[in-house]
Amino acid sequence: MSSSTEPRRVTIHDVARSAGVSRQTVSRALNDKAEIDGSTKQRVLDAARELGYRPSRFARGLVRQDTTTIGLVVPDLLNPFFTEVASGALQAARARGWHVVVYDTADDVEQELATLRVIGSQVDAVVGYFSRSDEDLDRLTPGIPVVLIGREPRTPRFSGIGIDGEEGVREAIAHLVSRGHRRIGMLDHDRRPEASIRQTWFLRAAAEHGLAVAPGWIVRAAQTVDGGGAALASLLAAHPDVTAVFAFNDVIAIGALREARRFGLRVPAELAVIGFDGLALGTLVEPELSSVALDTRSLGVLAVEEAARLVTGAAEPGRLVVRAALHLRESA
Amino acid sequence: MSSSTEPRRVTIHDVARSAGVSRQTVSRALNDKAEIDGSTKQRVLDAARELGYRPSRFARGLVRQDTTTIGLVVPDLLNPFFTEVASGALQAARARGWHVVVYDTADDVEQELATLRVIGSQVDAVVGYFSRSDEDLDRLTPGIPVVLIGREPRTPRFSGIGIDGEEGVREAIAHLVSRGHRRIGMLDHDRRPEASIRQTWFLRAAAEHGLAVAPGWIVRAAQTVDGGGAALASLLAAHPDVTAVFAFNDVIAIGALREARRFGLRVPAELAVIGFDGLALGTLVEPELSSVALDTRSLGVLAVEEAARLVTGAAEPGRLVVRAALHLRESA
DNA sequence: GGGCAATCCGTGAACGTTCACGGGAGCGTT
DNA sequence: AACGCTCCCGTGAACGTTCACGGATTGCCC
Repeated sequence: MSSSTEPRRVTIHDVARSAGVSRQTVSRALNDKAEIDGSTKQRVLDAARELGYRPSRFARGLVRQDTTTIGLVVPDLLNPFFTEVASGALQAARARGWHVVVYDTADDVEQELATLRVIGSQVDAVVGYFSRSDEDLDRLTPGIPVVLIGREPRTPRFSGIGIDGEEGVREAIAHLVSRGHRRIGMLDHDRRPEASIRQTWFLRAAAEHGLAVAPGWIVRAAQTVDGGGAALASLLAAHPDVTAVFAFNDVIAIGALREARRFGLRVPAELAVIGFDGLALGTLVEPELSSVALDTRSLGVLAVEEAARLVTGAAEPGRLVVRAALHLRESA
Repeated sequence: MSSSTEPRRVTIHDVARSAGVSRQTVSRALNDKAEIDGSTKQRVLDAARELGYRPSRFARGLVRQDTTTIGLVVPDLLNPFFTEVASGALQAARARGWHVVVYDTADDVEQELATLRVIGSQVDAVVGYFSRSDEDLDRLTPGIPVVLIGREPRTPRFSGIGIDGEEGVREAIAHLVSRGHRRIGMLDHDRRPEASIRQTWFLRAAAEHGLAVAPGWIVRAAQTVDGGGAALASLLAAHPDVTAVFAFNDVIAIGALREARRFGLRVPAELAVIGFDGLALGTLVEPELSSVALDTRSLGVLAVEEAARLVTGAAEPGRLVVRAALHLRESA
């Protein structure tokens, strides 16, 4: 009676012994290679199945270095924006035969840290959204290509896929002004202490039209539908004379839409709403959401392609940009 | 001048030589282990950074067999249902320290096939949605644990996370009947030739109330918002006297909602709509969607936990069930 | 029957890392 | 002075697979 120790993995050697052949022959049978007789091949296959043999992806990967895997880090997969980006990334990866490991950090700094710690030894490149500083990122991902999405990398160490929405925001404000709006508020995000670049664009566009934007007209919102609703509520409570709002993104804007409805405000008649991102979700709500839209999926596609460029070492860390443009629907 | 051949990977040996120590010392420095002097550690770390050294995950994985990775296969990540399932799966995997590589097969048989072909040599277990028969699956995933979500495995070879919505559908029909509806249609899916189990539940519940369901009242819909809209349109065109519809899922139901609005039908006054799944998305539309709801995220969680059971070899292939119950909102 | 392909199969080495073990240097104690 | 302990560090082996090469067998032709 053998000691009941750890059940030791069944290896290619076991299969070889069981089938009465050598390792190499087993390898040939399993990988559909030539130089093997049909009957022995079948015998090997049977033996493998019999023993429940599964090749070790590590040993295989060690000797033939073909499979590449990238890590995709998102703060919240339930947020449809990140879903669309992820979808694009998956598509681009599939086109290259790459594998994508997805990490949802649940918008939590600790989990992001834990992910970064472990990701370095698991993937060939990292793509996604991070809240930590470039310095921290550099320290946590030693030597690994990193592509930041939607954020300006300040270090040449990283690549980035940028979003140029300045012109789109300008269009949005111009449209609101043309409809007679003079008091336009904004629902910015509340992730980081400083104002978003989109707020800068907003203020700049407003200034171009000679619009004053009172500080109280800009409120912070959590990046959820509920967060957007709450933000609009607090904005309207303090400044009921605001007639239009521009939101940091569509999720927040949709929350505002819902809150306006509960408030009894008619959109766009009594309150105009414009979002950012151009999510597919925006066409499902009532009224359909106007938005400074960008091709979210291509954001993911470009990120993966940039990662490919870095992994093959072909090019300098680059920087690509996705442009956003106003898509007018019903909400403004 | 050296020949410009393949730039050969920089290995732990190179770092060792460069720092004037042995492999083992390098390993100690990189993995924060004891038995190493502070100054040499720093010297090694510097050398590693200097050379751009990155440890091979394959070599590392080969010797210490700790990291486990599972594959998650979904037909369409943009479909919010699968997003919610994926989110749950990611959360459960994180809790175990597992990695999840996600494959979006784009609802395409060929891509699903390609995925299955390659997935076997990449992961320790597979979880998700598949359209192929159990026999095909068995052949394509030799020896690997597989957990089917939302589908009955017919073979003990697989585990499955099932959905029990019979009681929930019964509640839904009972509610519609109590509101006076007698002509209730259904928008089923069109993925597979045979009728869905949800349709069976629907017909059974209708029969219990003595309701006749004309064959023409059941139409197939693609699993998209547009598909749901188109299906409702064709249903109403042929049978304008239908006063309520039950949809295979929320995505289809939301399409129906939008189509009804475009049709000028008031919901629920002139047409009642009930979906299935209970997606968060249902609370964003107007009117909010009533649905036979289930905990979609726990669907993913349970699938991963079941996979864990199989990987550790602790238990028989099991079968867990998630119950669905009617969540009444505004659309019915 | 010798030569020569063609076909099939096995043996060492390599991939890059960690584990188990052993050993030397330095310092204090008896 | 011998011993023992602590602190560092290095050497062989192992993980499980594929690659490059060489060898054995068979069949065919002249």
